[in-house]
Amino acid sequence: MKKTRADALRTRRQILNAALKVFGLKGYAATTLNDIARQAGLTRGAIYWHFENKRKLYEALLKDYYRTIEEKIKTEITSSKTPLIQLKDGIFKLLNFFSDHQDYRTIEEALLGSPQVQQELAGVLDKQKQLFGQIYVQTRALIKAAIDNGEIRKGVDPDIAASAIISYVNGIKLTRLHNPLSLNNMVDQLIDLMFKGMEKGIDPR
Amino acid sequence: MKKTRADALRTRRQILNAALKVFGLKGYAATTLNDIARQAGLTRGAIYWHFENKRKLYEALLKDYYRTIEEKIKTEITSSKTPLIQLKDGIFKLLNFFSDHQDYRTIEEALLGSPQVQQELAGVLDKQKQLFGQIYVQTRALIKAAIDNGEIRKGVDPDIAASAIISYVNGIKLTRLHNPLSLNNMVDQLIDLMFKGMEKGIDPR
DNA sequence: ATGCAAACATACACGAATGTATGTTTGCAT
DNA sequence: ATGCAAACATACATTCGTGTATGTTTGCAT
Repeated sequence: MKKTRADALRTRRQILNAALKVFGLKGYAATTLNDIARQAGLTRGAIYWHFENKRKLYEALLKDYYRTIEEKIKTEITSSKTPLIQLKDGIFKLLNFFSDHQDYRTIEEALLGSPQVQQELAGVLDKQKQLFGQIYVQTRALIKAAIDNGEIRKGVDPDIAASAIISYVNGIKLTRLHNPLSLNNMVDQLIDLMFKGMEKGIDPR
Repeated sequence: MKKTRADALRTRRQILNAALKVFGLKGYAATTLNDIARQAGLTRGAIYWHFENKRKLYEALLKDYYRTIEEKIKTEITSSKTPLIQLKDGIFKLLNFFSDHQDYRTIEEALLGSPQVQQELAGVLDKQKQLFGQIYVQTRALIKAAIDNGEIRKGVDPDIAASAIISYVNGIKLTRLHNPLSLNNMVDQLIDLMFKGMEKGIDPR
């Protein structure tokens, strides 16, 4: 039952996809390697050949996730529009990414949700904090640029605004995790509403 | 080793408190009844006498939580201030409640985080949706009242604003769950920033 | 052709957690 | 006083998941 190298990589993918699906349904702690194996149409033997254990398998999933997200963010940011447009676009792309790729729900839940799970996965925590910090820095930089650019009024504190935006986006993600359809056509209006508190050219009366 | 009725109720409390603490540290799936028993200075026998099993114990915790929150909300809302003040006050009280009562972190995580865990606890899901719906309705009503009152400008859609506020508050909760100290002195400014997008009397320029 | 190792499947050993059965103490009604 | 049941602790059986050891097939280098 030896397969070619390409075949092996394909079954590795199968395992990762199956893990993504099952983790999404039952959560990290509740899913057994047997669940994943059955979902993948394999046995636990295959899993243990490709990964050390359940934790390493999960970490591999996270690695994938981080790479994808980081690429997303970088390509979105390097656009040539104005800072405020860049920021808004980035948020939209990010939010749409999660509604499109339902499979990544699992990971998002794990990252948004319980910090306890990540205690077990301490190794990945650094990477996560690093990514979060990176997002924070980029967001604040864009806000500063937008202030200098005159798109956001001078009185806005970049730190507070960045924290607000990140919390807000995570809150929206969370709402959609619990009820994927709830905010479907609202997202752009939700973002606009938040930015109305910061933008310059708008007279709220 | 029979105790008086009052004593029994006290040990029941001990168990609930211990469960709250341990669930908060390790998460629902990862905590064993032995952990809880040890934390309470008892044995699993005591737990099984007071509760059917782990799930029912957790549900009892949720019941407690819901009662507490519902009371909080009701007493905060029936204040006599203006609608917008009521809304802001309610949000502050809610956010402060969670930073004060660290023990309820667990429950909050379970409710905010992974929907998967609640599949196992299907019975409580209804109660949760009901509570969430209730919060949504009350929020929207207060926004409408604030519009009629002239505190929020006419152009704001109450549905969108309510969704925005709830997502925002949940996002802030989430951020503080992951890093309890991060937004410590910002919260009021965060809320203000959001409301600046809605309020009437403010000239953003 | 053939021998080795990759790529799994199967089998087994072990611990951990659950649920239940049973034992033990003691408050309280009679 | 005494018998019953509340309020637990202790002991045991059973299940379940993990990790590992072993078996099996087969692509590929020689």
